[in-house]
Amino acid sequence: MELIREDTDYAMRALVYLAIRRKQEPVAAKVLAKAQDIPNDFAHKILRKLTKAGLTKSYMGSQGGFTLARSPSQITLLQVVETIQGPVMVRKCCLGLDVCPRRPSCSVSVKLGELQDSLVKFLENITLDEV
Amino acid sequence: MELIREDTDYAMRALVYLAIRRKQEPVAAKVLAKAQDIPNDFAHKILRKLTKAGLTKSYMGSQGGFTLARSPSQITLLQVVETIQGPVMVRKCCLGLDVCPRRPSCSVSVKLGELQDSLVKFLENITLDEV
DNA sequence: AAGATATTGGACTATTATAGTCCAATATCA
DNA sequence: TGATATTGGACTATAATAGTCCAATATCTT
Repeated sequence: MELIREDTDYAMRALVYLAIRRKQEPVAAKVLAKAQDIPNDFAHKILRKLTKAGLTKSYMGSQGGFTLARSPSQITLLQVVETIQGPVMVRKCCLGLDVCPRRPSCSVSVKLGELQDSLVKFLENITLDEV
Repeated sequence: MELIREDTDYAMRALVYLAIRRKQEPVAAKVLAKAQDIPNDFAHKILRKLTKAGLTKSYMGSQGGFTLARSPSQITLLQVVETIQGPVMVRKCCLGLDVCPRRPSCSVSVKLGELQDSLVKFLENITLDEV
């Protein structure tokens, strides 16, 4: 059971890569994929998600590619994780989804809720420039 | 992406149940399953795992069943989680598994390692009697 | 001793999630 | 106009999850 999926890991490394070689010129997905050892087609898919979510900007056509949409200090790990793999949750009930009949008296969910909060806060407080 | 799986959730509730109605007499899996809304056969499987790991004790035969192997204050959430779903990991590389070529210079894994530690500590510090 | 009740062990299955791949369309630069 | 990129979505293989099922074994009760 892994909290961070493979594609999320790819996304993080891709963003770090863009952050480090922060030029004016966009970096093509192909270049990025090769540099970071990400399966080429998969990199495209991930970058599309990041762009759609507003974390990166894309430029079509020859000499096109991707850049960060904002400064690394404005991008948190939580944003990356949620963009790629959806909301982080310790357990469904922590998000109020799938409301089980035991709620809200279930003492297990109370403790897990605390864990959920600290997890989210941790991810919120790490920005790309710290990584 | 859920950190806590369905069966782990069942296990936690089963243990809480055993902790609360802490009698001398063992509780049959069937009774426990019904009380906690756990699929009957699945409950058996989970209780077997817990027994094998030494968290519960089992008694075969008529009037048999399960009891906690030690006091609720001696059972942590981490133990339960690891018994059922294996080691908690933020990411494979956090456990040193699947050592990737980027190690140990990968800055992403450093941050995730911190998260890993705090996650484990959190689960270690919650015992059954607190739940 | 017999029967009922329980756990034990393992094989089996259906559904979903993960981790990609592939292809056609569109946009832009030179 | 051609080369190079992104866009969008359909498609697939593998693995994980969430159970189910059945036969064997142990123990209590009558």
